[in-house]
Order: sequence, then structure tokens, then C-alpha cells
Amino acid sequence: MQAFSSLFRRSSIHGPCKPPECLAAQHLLGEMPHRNSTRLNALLSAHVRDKDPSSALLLFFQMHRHSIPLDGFSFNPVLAACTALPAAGSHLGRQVHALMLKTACASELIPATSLLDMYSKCGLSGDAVAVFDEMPERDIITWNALLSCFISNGHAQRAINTFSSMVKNRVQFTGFTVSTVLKACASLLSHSQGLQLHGLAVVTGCLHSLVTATSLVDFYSSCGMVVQAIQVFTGFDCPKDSKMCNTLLSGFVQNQRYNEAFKLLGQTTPNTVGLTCALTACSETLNLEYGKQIHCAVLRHDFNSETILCNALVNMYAKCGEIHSAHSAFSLIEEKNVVSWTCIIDAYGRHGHGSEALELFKEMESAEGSPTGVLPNAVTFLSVLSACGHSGIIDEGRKCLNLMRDKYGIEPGPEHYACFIDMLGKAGRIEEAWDVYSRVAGEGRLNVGVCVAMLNGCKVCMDLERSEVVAQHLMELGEDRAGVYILLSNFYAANGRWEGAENIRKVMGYRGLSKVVGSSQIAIG
DNA sequence: TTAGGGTTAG
Repeated sequence: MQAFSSLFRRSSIHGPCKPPECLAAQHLLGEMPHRNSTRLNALLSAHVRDKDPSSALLLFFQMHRHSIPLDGFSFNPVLAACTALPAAGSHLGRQVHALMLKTACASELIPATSLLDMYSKCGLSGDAVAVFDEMPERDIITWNALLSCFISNGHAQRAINTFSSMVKNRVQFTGFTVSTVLKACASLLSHSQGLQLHGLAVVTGCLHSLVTATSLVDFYSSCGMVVQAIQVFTGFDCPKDSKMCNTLLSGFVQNQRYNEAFKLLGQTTPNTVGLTCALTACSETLNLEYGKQIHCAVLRHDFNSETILCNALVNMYAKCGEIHSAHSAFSLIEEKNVVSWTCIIDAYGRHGHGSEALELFKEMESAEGSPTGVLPNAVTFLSVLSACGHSGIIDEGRKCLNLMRDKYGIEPGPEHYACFIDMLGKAGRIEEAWDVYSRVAGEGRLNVGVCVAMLNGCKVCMDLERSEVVAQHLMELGEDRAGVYILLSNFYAANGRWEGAENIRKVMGYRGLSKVVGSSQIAIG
């Protein structure tokens, strides 16, 4: 148990252990007159219920030190506590697992299911599957936890395959199962399988469950089938809760049905998720007036400590052109996360203030070591690169690409290279752009974005020879967006290559592509 | 012991 003790101490350095609670727990165990397992297990559960996983872990550790017998009722809450500690949970969880093996609880149904769930939520799906495989008995909750494990760890198809084999093997599933598998169908946009699940939900009566019906609304919205989402929503004849309303609201926003989203928002009690969705609608429609009204609602309902909602507020002001309001909203975010920083960096970048965006990125970097500091991610770097591009600060863009790889260990993706090629091309530095393009192509990582950025660079420099190579790559990628073909065709035409332009139009014809006429929008007054 | 809704990109 020494190893467990040292790991726990190490975890406290990173913050999850709060000293006052730790002292309270130690004190409590020393003074408790009847230190029996049942009372202490109840206390463990209470700590987890009170969202105080550090105290639960410390108490568990003390129980072990005082040789208080541990059983399933001790392991279930302590595993939940591990799950709630992202920094140290998996290390501590492994130590708890070792103790479960020693006490033979690892082969009991409920503790083993908790163990599977702990590994799953700590991102260790391989360990979760190993626990599942070794379980001597399983119930439907174990199966549901396994399905959930696959989905939350990015293996949605495996969840669907597992469900198929459950049906074949006549495993009696529940509404939990249907909701979970619907989530997999939504993430894979697996339309036909989702429809089959809808049928199963009707036949088995699961559709009377609020959660299952909500999952179905989410599935249809994700697949762009808003009419069916509305039908499930309105056909649900029991009282709807805020999650179900927000699911449809989010579906309206995802499918650009903004007026319906605003209307539904007006029919619900204001809550953070609904307002966040509505702010996205304001950002997309540049509706500053509604955005300001939502900001008032945020202040009125005292939601201004909600980071996700405040991030949406920053984004709304930035998209609506109000950079100063975006900055004020950003400054007031109490717990800024990586998205908060990315939003404000992007805001300055898209307004052409590249040096301010870079300053903010440096500020973000310098705050890294502080308790409130956060690390940049791939999207942050894309925003920084984009800001450099909008302001033509090429050398800083190059430094940024190196920094993300060398300091943060994030491998630039095609989207980062596309951004870099774009800025080189716009500056007329076609040779450098071509070097980067050729390297990406050599690594087999070309995508449409990289090709289009290079093609635009060729257009700036009127480099017909290279543009033909890029055009060939685009054809090989099977691009089906008309805009890309129009770009190519116009390029040929600008160079007097009418035959080339004609060929492109023919390709568009037999691929059935036509360009949607572009439009712009301005707000007056 | 398992399940449903929200924020960042080109």
C-alpha cells in the first residue's frame, strides 16, 4: 500500500486534494468511536455525492491503513472518486484495482462494473475491455458500461457491432442500451441503424423514456433530419425536461433553423445550455441585438461564472464585429479554459489585429505555470496561424508551426499546413509554399484544404504549371464541392486556357455539380 | 455499477 500512499501524495501536488478536507478526514477517522466499514463506506459515498473526491480518496486510504475491511461498498465510491480526478484518477484507479484483486472484489459483478467504468472514463478503454473479458458474470449494466466505453473513447462502430452481437445472442437490453447505441449512430451519422433502433425503441416501449426519446431527437438532428426530430419531440406525451428541449434547440442551430431555435428558447426557462446554443445562433446570423439580450439574461440569472456560456458570448461579440465587447467578456471569465483563449485569439486575428493576437497567445503561454494556466491545443495554433495569415506575419507563423511540434508535442495537421501555405501564397512566396506543399504531399497527408490553399497561391503568382499538378491532386481526392471546380475553371480561363476551363465544366456536368450563388450580409444602423 | 443537451477553426 506504500505505492498507493505515494501516488496519493503526488496527486495532491497537482491540486485535486484540498488540505482542509484532508485534515478533516484524518481527524474524523482518528476520533470515530465506531469505525465500522458500513459507516465509513456511507461516508465515502457521501464525499463522492458532495463532489469531494479528494476527501473520499483520503478516507479510503486511511481505512486501508487502519486495516478496516474493504468491500464492494468501499470500492464503488472510491472508483467514482478516481473517475472524478482527471489528473491522477487512472494512477490511483490502478492501485485500487490491485487492492480489489487482493480482496477478491475484482470478480464481483458490481465492483467490477465500476472498475470497467473507471477505466473507461479515464480514457483507458483497453483496460476496461480487459476487465470486461475477465468478469465471471455480467449483467445488462456491464454491457451498457462497455458500450458507453467504446463511444466515449472514439470507437462508436465497435459499440454498434457489440450491440449487434448482443441482439444475436439474445442479451436482454434496456432503454439505457438504446440511448447509448443511438449516441454511436449519431456520431457516425449512421442513418439506417438509427432508424432500426427507433423501431426497436417503439417495439420495446423504450420510447416512453425521456432519455431515450432525447437520444433519438439528438440522433435525428445530427443526421440533418430535423422534421423527424420534431416529430419525436412533439410525440413525446410526458412532461419534457430542459435537456430534451435543449437537444432540439441545439438541433435547430446545427441545422441552421435559427428562427425556430429562438422561438423554442422563448418557450423555455432560461438555462445555461439553452442560452449557449442561442448565442451560437446569434454568431451564425450576426444577430447582435439578440446576442445582447442574451448577455443581459446571463447577467440577470447570475450565469456569468459559467465558462462555456461566456466563451459563446466572446465568440458572439467577435463574430458580430464587436471586438472590444468580446475582450471585455473574455476579461470577465473567472475560469478561462483553452477555448476561452482560443476564441479571443481568433477574434483579434479575424479582425486583422495579428500582433494583438500574438500578444494574447504569449500571455496564455506565460500563464501556463500558474494555477489558472491552460495549455494551447491544435485549434489554438490554428487560430494563431490564421491570425498571422490575416496580418501577413509570416515569420511568426513559421515559428508557431515549430513551437507546436517542438514545445507542445502537437503534430501539425493538414489544416495547419493549409493555413501556412495560404499565408505564403498570399505573400507571393510561391517557392516556399510549394516546398511545404510537396512535403505534405510526400507524406500522403494532402487534403482538399491544402490543395485549395496551394491553388490560390498559384493564382496569385499565375503559376499555371504547378496549378495543374494541384488540380490533378484535387481530382484524385474526389472533391465534390462545386466551388473548387469553379476556382480551377476560372484559373484556366484567366490564363487563356479555354480548353482546360471547358474540361472542368464538363467534369462538373457529369458529376452533377452546380455552384450555389454566394451572398453577403451587412447590418445597417 | 450503466444512458440524454452546450463553447473554439479553415
